[in-house]
Amino acid sequence: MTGVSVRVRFSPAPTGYLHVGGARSALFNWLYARHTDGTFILRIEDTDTDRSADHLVDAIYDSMRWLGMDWDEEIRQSDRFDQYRSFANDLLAQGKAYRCDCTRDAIDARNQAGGRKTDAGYDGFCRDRNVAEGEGVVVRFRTPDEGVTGWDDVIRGRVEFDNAVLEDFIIVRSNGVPMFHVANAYDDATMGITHVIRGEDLVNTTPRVLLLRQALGYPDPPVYAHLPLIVNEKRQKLSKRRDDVAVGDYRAKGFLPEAMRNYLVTLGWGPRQGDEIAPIETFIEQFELSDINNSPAFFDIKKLEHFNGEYIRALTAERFIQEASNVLPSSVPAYIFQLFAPNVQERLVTISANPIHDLLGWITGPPAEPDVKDWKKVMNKPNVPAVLDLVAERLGSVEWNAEAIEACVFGVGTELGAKTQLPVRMAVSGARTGIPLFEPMAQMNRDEVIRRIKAARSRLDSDDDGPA
RNA sequence: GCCCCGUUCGUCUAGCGGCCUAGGACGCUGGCUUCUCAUGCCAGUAGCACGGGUUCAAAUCCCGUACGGGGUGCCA
Repeated sequence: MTGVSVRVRFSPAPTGYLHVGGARSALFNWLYARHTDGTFILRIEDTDTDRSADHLVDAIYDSMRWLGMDWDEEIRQSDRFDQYRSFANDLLAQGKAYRCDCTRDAIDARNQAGGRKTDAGYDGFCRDRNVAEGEGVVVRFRTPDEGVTGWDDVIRGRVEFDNAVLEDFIIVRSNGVPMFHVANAYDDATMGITHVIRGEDLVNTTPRVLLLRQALGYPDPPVYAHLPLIVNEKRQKLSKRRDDVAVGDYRAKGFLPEAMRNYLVTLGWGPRQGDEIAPIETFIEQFELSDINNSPAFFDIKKLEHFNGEYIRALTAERFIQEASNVLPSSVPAYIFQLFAPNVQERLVTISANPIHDLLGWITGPPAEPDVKDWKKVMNKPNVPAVLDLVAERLGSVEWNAEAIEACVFGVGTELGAKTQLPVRMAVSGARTGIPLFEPMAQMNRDEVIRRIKAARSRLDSDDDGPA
């Protein structure tokens, strides 16, 4: 920050779709880069060749773009295996690393025999054995036996590990592919990364990277900022298996990217003053790493929905129609949707087919099958049969427009001293709630409206318990 | 087990030693507006995990306890 331009990176492993935790990490890196006029780099960490897949890289691109996060540079670690290998060979040549042919079973057995826990980690058995290259042989980094490795975390303060508890970890797999630590240390150093902003689940790997970096000859580490985790209702780290967290899923469910992005910003960080729903430019301006808090945040879908509703209502009419048109249910003709779009826009939590169908499907399609409780609540009133009878009759001769229909329905109400809008709504739409009634009614065929009212009326006669 | 981290309303957060009888937001409850619902507006609800210090003064600093989480792979 002092003169040197900020360079940050988001480094996803393409072993699954981008999930909200990753998206939040990406977002904080992006915000910081934009805040400082720095460089935001996308680094695909695909050193695990068995689990990485190209289509998953594409999915990450998609989700990043959808959320409006543009990157300035990109590298893919699988393109740099040679560099990592030569780095590892240097360490080997300098005696800072060594080959090891121990199997997991052999290590466990020695730990057990030595009175240590079986999961105590590697015991350094091969340090001086001069193991030759061969089948099943890995390269391990020789960690110091004494001293501490630590750093000043922007979010967490001083974090230190005793080197004695750090085992000699593997830096090159037996198949010759370097481990992510190596790539991580090498890339951060050679790419001139100034700030590492990532999830707290990575703190334990930091001392390894720091040690590797020193061995590489890059003594000045970047600034680390370990983000609090995003957790589920059980306060556990969000998991791709257990929790529904893929960014693409939220997109498919009808969440707006602006809403998602805005909500993600509030997880672990908040504007010191001002509204928590604000244009991203506001957040870019205010964002500081030191303001990120350090306790886990629950991913609250209810609050996300609220944000989404706010963003939907803030959409221009044109954009709302455009977004919704992509998901219109077959029960809703485009002209009906266009006519009532403002009424729909105000009522949606997500832009998706089902709620739109519920709001508009009955106008050109059949009415909904009423909810029993709602039906009783509205229809089991003394005056309802009379109301329905009279409205059905009067509607036969009224001028067919919204104003006249409204006057007719309320006129009957005044005459009979009863509420008329709700029973008519129930009869015509099949629901107790919905958009204003009379405009849609005017769009319908007069005979159909009357037929529905009469049907409801006879339903009242045939059973006292309402709809089956 | 070992290592690391965390703990402000149910939830997300503000708070950086006095402005805190702890502020905002979501949720929930009630009211107003209204052709129902929704929107909008108003009001209410509820929190500094616990125990010791330090200080004239602590939600804020230190120590401990409890509880929670993360890591502990030839995954990242």
